[in-house]
Amino acid sequence: MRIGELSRQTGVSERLLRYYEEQGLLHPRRRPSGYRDYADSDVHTVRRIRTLLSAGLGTSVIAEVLPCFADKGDLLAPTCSELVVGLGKERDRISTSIDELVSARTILDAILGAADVADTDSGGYDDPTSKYPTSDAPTEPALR
DNA sequence: CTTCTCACA
DNA sequence: TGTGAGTA
Repeated sequence: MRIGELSRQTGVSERLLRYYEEQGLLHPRRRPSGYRDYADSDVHTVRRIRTLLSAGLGTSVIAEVLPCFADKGDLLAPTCSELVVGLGKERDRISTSIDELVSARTILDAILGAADVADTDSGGYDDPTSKYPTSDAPTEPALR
């Protein structure tokens, strides 16, 4: 299929599909016309890419990791054990990032809490934190 | 009409 | 990552 159809079937813009190719995530074959020719399986590939992207992985990582997955139902199944440990490390990185952000926010809350300014109007600042007492805030919308 | 590459008030 | 140009 050509880029237009893949775009419609995946909901991903043609622009992005070409970008994915640039990043080595997709390898469409070329027609004598120069048009990209995608395999039907690329519809699934694009889904995987989107999933991995929402998992916070960079395109470079995804390019290396992509072939190590098998389509198990609608889920992504890691094939190589090497990949599993790698993703585990990635998960840990995210965890520390979250921790750092949480503490950063705590510090800011303290600073804002000590605010002592004349301006009454803009005095009230939003503290979404109050809605999420302890840690976790609403999660990003699940994968589509 | 669709796709391609390249470029950017 | 959108958008327009100028093609094939």
